[in-house]
Amino acid sequence: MDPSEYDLPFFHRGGFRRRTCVVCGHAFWTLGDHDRCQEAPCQEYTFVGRPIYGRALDVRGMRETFLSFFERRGHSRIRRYPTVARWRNDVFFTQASIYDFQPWVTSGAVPPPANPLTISQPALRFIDLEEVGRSGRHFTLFEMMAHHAFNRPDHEVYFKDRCTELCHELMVSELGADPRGLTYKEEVWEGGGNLGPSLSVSSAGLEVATLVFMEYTREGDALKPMPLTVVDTGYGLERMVWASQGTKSAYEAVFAEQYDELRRTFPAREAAILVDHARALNFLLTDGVVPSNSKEGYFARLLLRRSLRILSKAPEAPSVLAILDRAAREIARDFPEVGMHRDDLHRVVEAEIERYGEALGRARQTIRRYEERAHAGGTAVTSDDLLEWYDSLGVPPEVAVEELERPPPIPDDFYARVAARHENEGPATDEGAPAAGAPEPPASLPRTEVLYYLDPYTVAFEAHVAWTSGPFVVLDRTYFYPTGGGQVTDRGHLGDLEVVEVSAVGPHVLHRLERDAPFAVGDRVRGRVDPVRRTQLMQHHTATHLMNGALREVLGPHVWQAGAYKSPEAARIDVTHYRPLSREELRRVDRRVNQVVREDRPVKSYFESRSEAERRFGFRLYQGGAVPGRDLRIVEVEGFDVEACGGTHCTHTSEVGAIEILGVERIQDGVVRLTYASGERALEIREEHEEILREASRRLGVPVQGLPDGIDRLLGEIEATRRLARERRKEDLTTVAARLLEDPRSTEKVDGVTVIGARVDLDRAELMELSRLLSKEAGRIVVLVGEREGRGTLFVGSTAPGVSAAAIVDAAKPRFAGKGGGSPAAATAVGEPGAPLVDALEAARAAARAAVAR
RNA sequence: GGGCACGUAGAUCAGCGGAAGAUCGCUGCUUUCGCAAAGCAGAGGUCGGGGGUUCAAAUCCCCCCGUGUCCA
Repeated sequence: MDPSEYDLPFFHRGGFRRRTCVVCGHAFWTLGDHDRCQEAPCQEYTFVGRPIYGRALDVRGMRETFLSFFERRGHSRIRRYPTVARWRNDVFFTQASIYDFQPWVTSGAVPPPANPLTISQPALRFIDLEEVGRSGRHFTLFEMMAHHAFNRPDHEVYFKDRCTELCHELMVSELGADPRGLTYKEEVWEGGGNLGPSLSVSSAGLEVATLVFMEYTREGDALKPMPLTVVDTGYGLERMVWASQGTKSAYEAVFAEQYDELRRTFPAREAAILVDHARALNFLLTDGVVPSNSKEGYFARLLLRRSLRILSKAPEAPSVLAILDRAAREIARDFPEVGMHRDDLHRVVEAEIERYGEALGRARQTIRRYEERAHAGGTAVTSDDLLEWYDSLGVPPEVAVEELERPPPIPDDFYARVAARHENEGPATDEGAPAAGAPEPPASLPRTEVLYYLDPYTVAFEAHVAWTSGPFVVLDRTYFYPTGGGQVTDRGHLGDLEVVEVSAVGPHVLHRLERDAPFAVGDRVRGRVDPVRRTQLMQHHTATHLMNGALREVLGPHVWQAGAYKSPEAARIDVTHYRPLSREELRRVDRRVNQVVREDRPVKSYFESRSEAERRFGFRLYQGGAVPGRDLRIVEVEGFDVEACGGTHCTHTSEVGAIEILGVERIQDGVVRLTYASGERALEIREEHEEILREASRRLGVPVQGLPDGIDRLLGEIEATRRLARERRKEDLTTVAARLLEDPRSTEKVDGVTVIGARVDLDRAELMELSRLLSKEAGRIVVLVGEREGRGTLFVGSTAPGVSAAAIVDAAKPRFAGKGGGSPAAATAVGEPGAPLVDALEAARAAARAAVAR
């Protein structure tokens, strides 16, 4: 990055000097006379016992100081976004404040909620998990305080110079830091194809903030200026609190009494992990993460199980629920949504505790058995076994060792070796890239005016062509709803041509026609949306909100939408829940949802300012993930469900007609999917089901009401018939066996051994059964041949001591080009088609006689 | 989303190329006033589903489905 990027007028005005760190070689700006950049590891912490700031602040105090400082300087305060980044498919969690505005705001597709704005955003970084409690400054969840500005060519808010000035003013004037102690180190930030200069702000060895200026797009080696530049700052709330108090580690300063209490029972590291995890879990669970074995849920499980493991070491320690409660009370002072559903959260956690107990119980048993077998086999349990058990059974090595009589040592690098096992795995794919093939209209093109929000029932309209490319058309205004929010595309006609797909590309609505568009820019065209399809989509979308509301009522507030899909044929919703739905729960959901349909409640769709909507409805709004923008589109089913949603909806619940639940499945640990249909489709499906029942009843010859009993009777009959056939066959075979034993041509005695040989044309399984009947007693050799479908089978069974059936088969099989083998007790061979079966029989009998005689 | 493990009798599991097993539970009988217990006898299996290899597959290979677990 060019040094001039960092050469800010503010630095010159303030008398800063540019220096080079003697340790890391980075350039930095300072008023002091350091030769080091003041960042670890170049500089050790010097603030412990000697706070950086003029006054000691706790978390609340520091947050409020920061936010109100920026409010006084023209920034709007924005409430936090959820910690689960449902609106993105490249990450699970909100890892920084700027995540709230990616990709829509940062790309310019949607205006920011306010500009400039300030926020304190809880952020999760699982990459730091191992550092928690060790480094003294890492947290799984921390609050990133920020001031952001989004600059458009026509509207410049502020950029590098003002940003740095504000930061310095905050540190020095507001917080009372020694201006000579601060350094601004030059760095380069890069991410998501964008990059720009950044300054990391440090004091006394601690990096407290980073100021990032997103300015360029990388195209190969060339840098292209972005149309929208972004001020992306990040101030570590916990670090600043720590620096203001100068305590030994950040945990004392941040977690205060709860940390001190746990310190009475646990070593520093474990106490820190417990409080850290409790805070992170409270946010995660509040935001709708249910512990599970994959995706977001796994991280909640990881935190919970780690906590449980630590707690299990100290019987006198409080329960994990008590620790979570304690942390929730603290958090709720500033984030009231946390702790609002205590009982439900307890149920979720208890379900996970129970599952962990079951998993460990099963695993313990497996381990014990494994050790027994190993000892019986003269081997011992190895350290690799411990690794294997952790990986596939989830048994922590300490637990495994407890369980073993002769435990192997736990390798020092245990978890590194676990990581090594996962090294050569396939790449973690992140699909969901924008639809290929669709061209991008020029950015200069005015935003498409969307009319479907004005009136979702209007389907015919006129508009002007704004842009075309092949089969793609952008109009100045449209009633066509593009694929989005899980609602599939509208279809219909533009002029005489069919519209096959509609998609939103940035601020434009792109219509794809069945073939190349015969329109010129400026042409007036008539549009007509397929009304049947649209109606069905609206019904399914509204039905989905009703399902969401009913599921939350019936199952509890931990239910969050984890995905949804609405097509004309059916709709489905995935929700977070920790166990399969019972039939009773399902019945209650069905009844409730249809009750709300019948109640004919108004469904109001309107735009409202974000802050007002959040104040009135809270966080529940973001069922489909965070929605960017200053104003939110609210879809409110009166008194039942409110969501921020961009879809097209009915205006009264009765328009949904009826909701027919088609299926429930567990699509993933912790996520349940319900499929249903509404409106006309519900009726169609109901008719189909009735027809199936009528047809089944006709074929079975019983009335519909009698179907279950009829099927039971039928199954009973099948069972009885099967048993009868089995018995009959056994009887037949017993008769055959008796006849063979009496027949001197087939049965002979040789040295006290009975040798039975015969040709009976049965298949292999039957030959085996017959042989078994003939050789119930010891001292018998049975040689049977049979032919089925042209191929001969030889079966030999032996209960004569020292006589191997396999050897007899081996001796006889060349006689009929047979292939086969077996055990000393039983052996078989199958010959070539047409091979002399009787020769094989005689050869086998001869071999049997010879074997006895020997 | 990926790695690994697992899916066999009602339950818990063994068997890992040659004639489907153990323990508990269940049924009946013996014993007992009755129960528990013990002894004897018995019922109970499409070896998760579908393909393939083989003379032969619960067993080996492939693909699904389900469960658990670890990792992102």
